[in-house]
Amino acid sequence: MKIPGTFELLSVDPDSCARRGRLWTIHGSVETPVFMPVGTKGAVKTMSPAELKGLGVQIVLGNTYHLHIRPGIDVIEKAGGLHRFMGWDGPILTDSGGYQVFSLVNLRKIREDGVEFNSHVDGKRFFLGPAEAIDIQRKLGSDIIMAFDECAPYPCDRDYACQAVKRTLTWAPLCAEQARAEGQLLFGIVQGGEYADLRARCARELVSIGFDGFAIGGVSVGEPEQILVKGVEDSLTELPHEKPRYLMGVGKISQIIEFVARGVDMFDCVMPTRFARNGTAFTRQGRYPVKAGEYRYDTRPIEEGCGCYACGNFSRAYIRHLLNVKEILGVRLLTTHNIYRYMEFMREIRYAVEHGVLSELRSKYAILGKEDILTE
RNA sequence: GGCGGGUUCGCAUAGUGGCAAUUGCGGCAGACUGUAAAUCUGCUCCCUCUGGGUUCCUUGGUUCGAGUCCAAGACCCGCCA
Repeated sequence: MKIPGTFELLSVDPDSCARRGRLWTIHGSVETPVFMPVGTKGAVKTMSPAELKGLGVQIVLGNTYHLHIRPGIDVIEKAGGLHRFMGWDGPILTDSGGYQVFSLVNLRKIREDGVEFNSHVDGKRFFLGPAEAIDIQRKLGSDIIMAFDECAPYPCDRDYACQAVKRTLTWAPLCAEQARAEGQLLFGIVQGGEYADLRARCARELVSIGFDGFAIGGVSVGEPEQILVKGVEDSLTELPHEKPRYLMGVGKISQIIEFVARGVDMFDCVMPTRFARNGTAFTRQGRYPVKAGEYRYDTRPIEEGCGCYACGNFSRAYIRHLLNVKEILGVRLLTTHNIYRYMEFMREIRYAVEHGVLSELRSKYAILGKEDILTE
């Protein structure tokens, strides 16, 4: 067991900026590059912690905004923290609520010192600023705490992006000053929209403040993929090699491998879980809607050759049926498969980086912009 | 045999004489990127589809105009014999 915050760089890919690493937290280490399934309200939807472990999940996300609204931090605190509350003993990363500044546009009002929200549940007004966001995450007992940032929308003019960066940078040191529990890591978040100099300036200032890791935020908010890539690249340039880099909210498998090659260590995204609930399966051959009529009589598994529980025991026809009649098992099985697919993919990536063969793996996957199709 | 009720685009339904015609389900397609999402959007009579053609059990009638009114018939469902 190493000191929380320790980031071991185990190996570097010879043909790219990809790194194979290990990040230590209070609840153990995380092998990177890693994909973190999203468990906004204290659960990765439809999955139990035991099932997540079985799928190879190392670390999950929680959300400050959502957990603050329900059940309320006092409940989780009295339950002994988020880990005990949700029965997950592995690392947890919590988002600060900065994404809700973006997603709940008409339910919030940005101030210079933070954001006033109207709860999407009952409209109740409450304030989230750097101090509040960090304090909530401290009480949650999160292993990796995210700084409170302003995730700006796309499109976003330069002037506005500049202000969002300014606020994010005003809040960042306040987040860093706010008390945390022993061993809790704090990550800063780079904003700046599509503007290279803003990205760079934001990253530089965050680095000078000093954080345990650096996240790239404000991407995958509806922008074209080239802009997403450029925003990430412009941010990465300024980030230190010895600290973990976390690309927030990304994404598609084809995107993940490209960003690993550019030096990103951590990812999270709702895609595998949400798409499963909406009836879409991810496979090596690409994604497809299991709900589609053409699978009515298909006795093959979701993905041939897949080692997950769903593929080992059930057919497309059956899972499609479960989805169509809204049997809970349907979305559970598809979620199982999609998370397994992502975990398997990350294992492949880690192996490739470790053995210096990422470029081979990279060429096997579709180039950016394609739909997660493995060409072989 | 008598009395009453009913028959609308796969199913179920709405429908004051101006209607290609309501809604739900089902079906089909699409969207989904730090989760207001097991959600949302679109299509669902036919065609040579910014237009045209045929529709509301059947036949006939009234009317400028009928899914809607009238008559007869068919079938279905009740209740009474």
